[in-house]
Amino acid sequence: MPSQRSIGEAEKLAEAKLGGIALRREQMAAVANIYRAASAVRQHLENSVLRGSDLTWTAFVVLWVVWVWGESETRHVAEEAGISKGTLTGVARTLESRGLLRRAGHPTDGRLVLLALTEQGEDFMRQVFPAFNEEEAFVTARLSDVECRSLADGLRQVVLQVEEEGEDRRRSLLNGENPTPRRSGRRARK
Amino acid sequence: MPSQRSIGEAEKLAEAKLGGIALRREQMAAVANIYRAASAVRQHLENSVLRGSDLTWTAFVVLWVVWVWGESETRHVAEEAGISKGTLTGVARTLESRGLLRRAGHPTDGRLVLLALTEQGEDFMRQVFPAFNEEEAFVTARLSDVECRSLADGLRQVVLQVEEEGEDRRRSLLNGENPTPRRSGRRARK
DNA sequence: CCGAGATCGTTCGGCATCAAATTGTACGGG
DNA sequence: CCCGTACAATTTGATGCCGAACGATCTCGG
Repeated sequence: MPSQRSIGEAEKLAEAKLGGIALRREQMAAVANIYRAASAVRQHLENSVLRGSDLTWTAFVVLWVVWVWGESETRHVAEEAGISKGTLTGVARTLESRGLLRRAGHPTDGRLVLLALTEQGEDFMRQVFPAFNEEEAFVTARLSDVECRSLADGLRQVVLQVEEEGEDRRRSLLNGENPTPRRSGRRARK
Repeated sequence: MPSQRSIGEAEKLAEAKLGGIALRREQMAAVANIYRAASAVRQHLENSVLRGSDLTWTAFVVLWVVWVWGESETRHVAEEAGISKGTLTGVARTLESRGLLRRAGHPTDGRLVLLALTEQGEDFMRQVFPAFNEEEAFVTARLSDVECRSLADGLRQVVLQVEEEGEDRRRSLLNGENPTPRRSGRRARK
């Protein structure tokens, strides 16, 4: 499916829709392609290396984080994996039920929970990670090492921008008004 | 949170974990950052421009696709939005319930369903899209126009690689064996 | 000690998500 | 016409996903 043509056309159509109002084309194309690429990569990996063990991308990332960082507190894992702590609770439960992850209370601080791989989890990662990395190489096969590095650099700038200035930006956009609560999400009990 | 340091450190830790086994560093960093950037951008947009109208990223993308392409068949919308048609059914239902989207049967082919914006949906997009584009510019603010373009080009290569060669690749990875069915998903009735 | 705040992980509600199964429609050949 | 095949969208089941509410625990000042 020639999605690239689509993006180009869609841009023009959008510009027409807006009747000549200024449009940040490059920025729009960059964002659109970031998301498109992320979906494509995730889908490819879930349907290749991860399929056999029936793990989702997120579950694998969590496993990966705990693997490389060693036993860690959940909030650090969530932060590093890029998911909310609420989500991590569920993912960790799934992983625990498959015998790959172990959870333990912190020895001195009763609020904390520590996550670590089980022996089976370690074996799993030793076996699967090389295959995963192989597919990372596959999806980027059209780029040279230098191009990969430059791509990563560009993306890092985006991540940094949002991480360092996103919160201020969002505050100033609302200016003053308190943020609308989400339609979904837990309600007060009373 | 200095996530960049994390990525760099994690790479080294992973290499140590694998005991000197060849690791495609650049490729790994590129993929990791694609996903990280995509999450950051999505999160920022959902919590800024989309928050007021309580729309998810996906819902907005669907709206956007229908807006720029005009009344369209669902499978094209799903393809363009990068979601499965099953997901689209649900998202379209949500959007319909908010009065932004309208669904209609195809005049001559009874299998098809056409999606179009309602008048309210048109108004919404005219009003919200400029703000959305403004935030796309915000998240990419650390990149010049040229860098944005080059970033988009690199990402396009990734998308193309997966779209054009992903299926073959996945087939050859399984070589012969039929793909493990997902744990989730519908079961045969009998 | 003790109570106010801060901080943790978990629970909860409402959507999103995928792939396979299913239902409904179209269309060509016999 | 009828049947089989092809293709559309929807349903289904299990999980992911977020953010707000929650209950448990820590910390520090008095």
